[in-house]
Amino acid sequence: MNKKLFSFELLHKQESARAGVFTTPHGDIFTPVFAPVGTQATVKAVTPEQLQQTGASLVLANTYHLYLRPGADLIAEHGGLHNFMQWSGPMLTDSGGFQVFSLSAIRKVDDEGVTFKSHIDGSMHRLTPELSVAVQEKLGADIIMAFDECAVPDDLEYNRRSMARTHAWLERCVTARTRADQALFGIVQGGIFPELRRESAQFVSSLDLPGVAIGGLSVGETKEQMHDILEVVDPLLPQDKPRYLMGVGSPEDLINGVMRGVDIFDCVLPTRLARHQAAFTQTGRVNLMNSINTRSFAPIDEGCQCYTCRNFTRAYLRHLIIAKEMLASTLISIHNIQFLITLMGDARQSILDGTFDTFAAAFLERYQPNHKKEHV
RNA sequence: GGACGGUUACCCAAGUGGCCAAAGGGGACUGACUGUAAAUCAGCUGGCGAACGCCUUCGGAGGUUCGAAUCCUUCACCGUCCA
Repeated sequence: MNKKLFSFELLHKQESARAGVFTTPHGDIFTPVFAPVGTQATVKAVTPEQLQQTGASLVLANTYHLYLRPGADLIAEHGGLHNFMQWSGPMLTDSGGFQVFSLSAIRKVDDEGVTFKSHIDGSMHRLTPELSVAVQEKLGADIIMAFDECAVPDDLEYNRRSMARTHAWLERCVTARTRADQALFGIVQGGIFPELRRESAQFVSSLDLPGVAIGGLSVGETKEQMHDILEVVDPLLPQDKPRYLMGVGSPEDLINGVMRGVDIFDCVLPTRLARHQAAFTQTGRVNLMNSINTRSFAPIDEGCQCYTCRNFTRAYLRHLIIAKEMLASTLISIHNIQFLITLMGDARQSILDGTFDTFAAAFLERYQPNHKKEHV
């Protein structure tokens, strides 16, 4: 590990909440941070320029999808992922581990690796820790993830075996890697079981990697279980390394995560919800296609500084939705991404100011996850 | 003037005696979405009701029948053809 290329500085802590800066070859990541997901080398519906304007720093892409199409060699020939998709900021590639979980109907896991049936053309493929690392080295993101198994969270025996396998795979990933300009993050697993999570957190921490991820959450367990696991893991993870909670999430989950020591989040939620006509506001989520917005000449969220809210009304967005115009997806994606990025930026500032507890309490108080009330 | 064919819910469109408050589309409306097989999926769409159910509907009016969107008569309108 080249310490000059990657470094994490913890600037301030308020109880478990942390404000820091993670330095990568493609720029600094100010934490806590939300990272938009661009699985197929694109954050759906937005251009890199638009993405940059939301304040995004770190962006994700997925090894499994890009390995299948267009192939890692092509992207390597193209000068790597940054050049390919024209994102000049920090990037992270997921290892394909999540697909081991989400494509459960068409895969088989063993200790060596995973055999997949491609969702694109039905062809068979085998992914191993070594291949995942090799592919991620060709893709060339700043942060690469260990190849793990994200198990169904509530089966103790399965999680015990799966966790052991994930640990073994992590050691193989460490051995397999060859590039010094990429930071490999290990992943803590263990389902909803505190004793497994403790063991996993200690094992992953012991390898002295540049960052640690917490996987296997927000996959069906309750919010309380997720919070409990974060609290179990928090004191066991190194203070001087960034912690990345994979696949999370909603605005309230982000705040609850920061409160429990998480620095980095990623999630498809803002962009998926946007394509499905839902938007975040300070008081909860709204479905913009609802008829109540027909004559709403207000922005999605009063006070939001995003491009969409500065320029367009709910009435216009609803019109685009009803008319099935693709600009709706773009504009709402811009808003939702900027909402989460701003939320994390505000949380960061409050940690630096020492006011995170009141900031978090106020947000959780006003933000209703499944709100039913009207918004004008 | 005559001969056929047609008129079904917001729209299109099945349905030719009871299993029809009425298939299927579309549209409208509502909900879900957390390391993206997702510009997707689900529900709902005569009224009242939580539900059993009750009430009102298949161009209008009248009739046959235990029972009619469905059969008969007539009127209106639309289409095609013949004068």
